[in-house]
Amino acid sequence: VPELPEVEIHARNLRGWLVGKRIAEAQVLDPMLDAENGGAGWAAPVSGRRVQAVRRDAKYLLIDLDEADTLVAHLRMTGRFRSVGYRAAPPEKWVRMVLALEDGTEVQFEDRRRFGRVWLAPTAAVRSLPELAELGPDALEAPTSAGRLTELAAMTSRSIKVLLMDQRLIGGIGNICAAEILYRARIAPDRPARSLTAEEVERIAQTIPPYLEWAIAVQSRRELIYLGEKGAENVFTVYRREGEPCPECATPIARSVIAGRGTYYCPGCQPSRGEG
DNA sequence: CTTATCCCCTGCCGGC
DNA sequence: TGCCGGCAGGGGATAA
Repeated sequence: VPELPEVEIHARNLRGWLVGKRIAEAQVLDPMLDAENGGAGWAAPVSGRRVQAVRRDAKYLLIDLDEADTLVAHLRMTGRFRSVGYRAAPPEKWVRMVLALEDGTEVQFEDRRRFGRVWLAPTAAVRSLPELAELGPDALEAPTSAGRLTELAAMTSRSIKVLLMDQRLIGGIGNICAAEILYRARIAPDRPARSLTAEEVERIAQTIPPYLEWAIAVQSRRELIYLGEKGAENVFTVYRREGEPCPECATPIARSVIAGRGTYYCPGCQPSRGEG
């Protein structure tokens, strides 16, 4: 689920669970959690620390600890943080990391596909880490203006959808957000970014923050569940709705592949060429 | 430098 | 029921 809205929800939840609390013990159950640094030797050093703040930058979660260190986390495709009451039983199958708090609760990181990452870095150096150094402005905290979006579009031959998902240009928009934003702005995802008119770029820029706020509000109502999981409900308008009628014009929602990613859109509302 | 493709890993779902 | 291909809300490495 990890796109800006879901990561923002995680940040808010984690604040309630962690800020001001002391981590009695950190356990890394899967070395792949920090594969790039050789398997997470940070469990012991983190134990005993107190959590001071939780921040979000694009799709990254930053858990600030005392002694000037920060746990940096990325959920990738299937990562998820959960708060559970104290259990003597061993953690469930997909739990990769546990923060046992001194109040007896646990914050667990679970991740079916094991792409997610959590590692420790000095707080002052977080923004200059290779993973974060080139991140573009956060799509929610520092919205992209129509003017800047026009400049970005002029610099590339790629499609508007690929541009929106480029984390070096705009931080936080992923495959679902891109599809939903372009549907609401009535722009075909395969349109070359450079071909958009000023009015079309304006429409996209003005759609992004409200869409993100809407997605945060809608998905905050219940525990975060990935599409495809038991109990999941598709709250999106076009994403994974191939063949269903567009709520605006009843044209069946179509699916294509752009840059290797499934792309959903309404051929009626989002004509591929010309104005529409 | 830009852009496209492949790959990491595991699970689920539909078709045969 | 079992096997198999396709698909999956990420991004990094590599190739062209």
